[in-house]
Amino acid sequence: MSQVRVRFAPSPTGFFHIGSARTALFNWLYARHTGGVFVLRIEDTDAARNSEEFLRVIYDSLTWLGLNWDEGPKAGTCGGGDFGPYRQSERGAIYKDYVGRLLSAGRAYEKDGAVWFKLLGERHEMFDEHKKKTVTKVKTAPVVINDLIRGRVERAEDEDFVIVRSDGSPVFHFVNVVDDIAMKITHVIRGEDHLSNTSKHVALYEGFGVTPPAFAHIPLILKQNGPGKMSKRDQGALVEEYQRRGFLPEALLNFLCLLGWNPGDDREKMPIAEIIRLFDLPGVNQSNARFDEKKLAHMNMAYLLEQPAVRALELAQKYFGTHPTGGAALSNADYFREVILLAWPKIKSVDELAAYTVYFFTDDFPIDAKAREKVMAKGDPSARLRELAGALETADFSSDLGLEETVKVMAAARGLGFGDYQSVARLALSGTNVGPPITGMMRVLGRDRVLARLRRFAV
RNA sequence: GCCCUCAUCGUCUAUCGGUUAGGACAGGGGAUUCUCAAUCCUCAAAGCGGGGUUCAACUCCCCGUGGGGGCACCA
Repeated sequence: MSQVRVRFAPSPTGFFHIGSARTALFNWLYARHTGGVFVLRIEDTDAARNSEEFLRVIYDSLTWLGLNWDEGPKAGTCGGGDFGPYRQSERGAIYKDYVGRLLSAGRAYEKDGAVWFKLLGERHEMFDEHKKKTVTKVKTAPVVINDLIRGRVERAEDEDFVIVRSDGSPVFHFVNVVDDIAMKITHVIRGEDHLSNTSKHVALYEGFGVTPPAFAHIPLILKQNGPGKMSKRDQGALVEEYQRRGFLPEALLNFLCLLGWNPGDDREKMPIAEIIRLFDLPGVNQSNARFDEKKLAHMNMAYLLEQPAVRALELAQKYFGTHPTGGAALSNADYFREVILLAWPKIKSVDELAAYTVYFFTDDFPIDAKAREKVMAKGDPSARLRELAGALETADFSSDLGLEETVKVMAAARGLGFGDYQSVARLALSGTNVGPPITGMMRVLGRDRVLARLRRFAV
């Protein structure tokens, strides 16, 4: 069999959303699994709704996710190919040519200034109650689609349809099929929302005398709350949002491929190479999947936890680079490094970093009211802070264990334990009752800052 | 309204006629820990309903019901 050619064909009419990303992913996986070609085609025929900004977002998101395209518009190291141009707005001449073929073969005709595709079969007029108008029904032989995921699907078209509008612009169904023919696409992998349209597409292939490609309709992603499929307006629907929040693309990819596909066993977290090896169309589920941000968050954390220090630092720098408090945070590279290494194992996503580490970068950090109330209520917190400050004056701040020893010895001498100092110290040093280990926090903050904050709080 | 499609824990899913119906996320409990996480152990949690087929059905078929999608001179 000849080489697999698949395509991802987004239209830049809005931000790039999670459902599109998964369609792209499944196409990409199939191409990589089979050693085929992944084509990116931009469906920008609707000039009024398209924008260059949204086009940029598509390139950026695909690149960020690592879904590199072999053929398509050039962006970065991706793109090129012998079947261009890959933007539909630049393929007008090709469409004109294909319309001509249909016209001269008697499979299309003009009416009201538009060009219509002509179905084959017995025709009669009738009033359509739903459309509230008289239409010409055509009794056609049903189209049979042997879908790689859903099996045999049968459906009959029963009305001629427009392929070129009266303003001369070709419609989606037409250009989609023409491009798939011209670009020699072998497998059409797309969302189930196109399943009903497929009979129209197959009729078009038949009109051109071309054998249709294999179809594979993947289930849709449903919004996590409420009815219906996920749309661009839904919470967590935009890929660029995850990019901005510092999610790991490999985590998002791993999560996404599990929405509708699985390796056939219990494994969930898998390197992309393994997913490529195992992925195949018959393994894709038939039922829609609901989006679950909690599971995504968990996946992201699992990936975060295993990042080597250099990558953690790189990601943190990138995040703080665009954050308002980034300047203060990044001003001292060594200190920044220590802070990040301390906080990294505790966060679920990179965008928690700023709030989680404020007190490292300013003395003017917020004090959590509830934590304060709780900590200050018992014992004699001010006395504890003064005792702690006294002990730390001569302590060794270079090691967590050394600091722990110092506090324990001092506490024991008073018949107390580490715990009696821990929470009040944490509040004084960070303003909260949660955070990294207190000894590590003290080591990184350093003696001067620690003593100042303990005494400031000990009033 | 018509057409297409889907159906296992709250959610994502395994099972391709014979299992104590398994795993993961979320939730409960516990262990550990200097807090919170993480980690480990543990508990609770599912075959939509009704008919068939079969020695045997979550699994195959039909009918309901429910969900999703499509029915444009949008893509």
